[in-house]
Amino acid sequence: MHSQLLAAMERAFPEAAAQAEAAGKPLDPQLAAASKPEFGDFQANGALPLAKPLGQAPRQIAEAIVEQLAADPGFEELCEAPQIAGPGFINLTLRPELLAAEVEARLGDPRLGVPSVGAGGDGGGGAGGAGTPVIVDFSSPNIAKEMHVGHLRSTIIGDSLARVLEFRGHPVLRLTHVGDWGTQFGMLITHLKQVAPQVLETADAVDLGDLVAFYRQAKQRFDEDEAFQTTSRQEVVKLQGGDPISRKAWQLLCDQSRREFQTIYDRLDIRLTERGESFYNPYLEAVVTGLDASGLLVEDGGARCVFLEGVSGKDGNPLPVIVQKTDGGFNYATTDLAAIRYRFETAPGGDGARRVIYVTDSGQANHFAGVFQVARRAGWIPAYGRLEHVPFGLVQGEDGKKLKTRSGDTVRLKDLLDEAVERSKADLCRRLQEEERSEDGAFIEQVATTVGLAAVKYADLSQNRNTNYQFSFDRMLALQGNTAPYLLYAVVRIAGIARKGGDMRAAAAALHFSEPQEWALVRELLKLDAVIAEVEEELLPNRLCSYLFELSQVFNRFYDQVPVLKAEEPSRSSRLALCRLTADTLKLGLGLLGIATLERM
RNA sequence: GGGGCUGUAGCUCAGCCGGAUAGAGCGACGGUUUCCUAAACCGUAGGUCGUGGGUUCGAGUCCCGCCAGCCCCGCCA
Repeated sequence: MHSQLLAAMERAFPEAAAQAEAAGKPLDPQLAAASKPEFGDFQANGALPLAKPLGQAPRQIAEAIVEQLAADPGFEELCEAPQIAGPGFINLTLRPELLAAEVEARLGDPRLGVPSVGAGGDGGGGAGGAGTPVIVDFSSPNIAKEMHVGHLRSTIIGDSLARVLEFRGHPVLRLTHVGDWGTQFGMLITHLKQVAPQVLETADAVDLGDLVAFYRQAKQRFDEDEAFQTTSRQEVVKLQGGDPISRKAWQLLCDQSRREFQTIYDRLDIRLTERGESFYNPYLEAVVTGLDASGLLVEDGGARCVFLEGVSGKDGNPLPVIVQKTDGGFNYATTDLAAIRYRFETAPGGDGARRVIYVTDSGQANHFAGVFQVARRAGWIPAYGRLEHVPFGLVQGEDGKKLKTRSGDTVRLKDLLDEAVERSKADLCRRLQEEERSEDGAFIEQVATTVGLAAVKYADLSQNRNTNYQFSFDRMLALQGNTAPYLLYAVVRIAGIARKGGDMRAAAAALHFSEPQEWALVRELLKLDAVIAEVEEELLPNRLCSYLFELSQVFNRFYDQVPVLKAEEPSRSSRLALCRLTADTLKLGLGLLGIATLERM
């Protein structure tokens, strides 16, 4: 359609086209999805910018373009007669039979019209037919600590992005870059050696909660006691040097934490490959020598660093990224650089990624900007490589401050999920009582768990991740509005129709739509592929959420105003087909958000 | 001091490379159920898009200044 419009513009105004071409700014029909349903399916705004150079009224220009379009039989097959509106917009409406045919095609397509790059798509990042190998780095809790609310957003957003990219056919490596290596281990091991040596020798000698307490004590001692600090630093050196006793202690701590993390991931249905900071230990030295070789390395006050371009500190001097501390130790910037290098490096010495995505809070934006710059200048990012920090805002309580428990502690992720499920269960039970329904315990558990976890995930994902996120159980579990329960209910309604005798699987004969509610649903259903493509590019899951919400709204309107089972043929089977495609679309979309659906609730 | 993000309706937020009268949900107010689950649907009210300039045929969107909030800023991650 774009090319047909362009051709029409060129035929209408050959001189302007030639002139624009010569100026390096070829004509653009500015084709876009219609901003409102009453404007049709698409709008072309390209006539407006021509008004001034041509010295004609924009509506007149639009008319000339439309006239040329009418001369194009291919265009006539696609669209109804274009309408000129407002100052000179050209509104385009697709022929209804085309829409119906497209719905029909999607009914038989497990991908619902979303192309897979593996199957001859455009390759996403220009990698050709096989998709772009992507690494999504997310979640990344710290060993010997519990997962807390601070890990919520990275985990949920990262998982959803990975799912979308996987669905598009890209090979995705989901990595959790766990904190398993830094100074904190020196602290913890030193402290444990003194107060609870059995933890370092026997697996699961204490539970993780105790370990967290020990960690706090260790941290406190580290901050107050200089001798302890020194011992801790030595302990890190030992560990990094491969001392067997330290290694064993470290191993035990990691195993224990790992199992604890896994229970959360299982609950949230999240798959991850663990590759902690320690993995990059063998590559740290090479980062420093590599930077030295490329002439970027500068020694400053005993530390070895790279000074950033375009970023200056308090005194106006360039800010450094430190890669080797005065004591010879490496820090997180070194590890991140080693990771970037390894991830873009082709196999077998690396992951061979073409796109690397970091899902961390926006507080790390400066850090990543610095590290990315160094990697780029060191030549570690190939020309085709995309390196992206996907930042997100803080989780705040309803008071607008950082989310804390009543006693002021960090909220554990486990407790947060428990509470969501618990509240969802209480709400369900109250409703069952009100409606005098009776359901068995398994049903109640299943619904409460699904709704509770869905609510937590959806509330997070439905917000533009850049802003801080105000966490509220009441809002996320609300049954109306842009919430998980509202979407899940739409799926349940369709399942209800199926139970009451709607044969969704029946091969629909020629589809026949008559009501505006049907057409609205058709048009909404056909937007899926564009939405997915957008999320793949912009890495904004909230776009998918808004789409699913709007689809649910349009469906509920249809459901409310148009009978399905009681309709006459051929409407009945056409409407059943719409129901089926709606359910499939919602399930697919929610699946990409990591949210399971229900048949009844 | 420097940098980043944010500022849109009473509240929580959308606003997709600038495009038509700025949207949604909640809350408020009013209505709808002999009919596929009313966990729904329909309607009303509510906004100088922080502020002042600039670019443009056209700015919530781009550029500059200012104000406010949050976050980050050399050997923690």
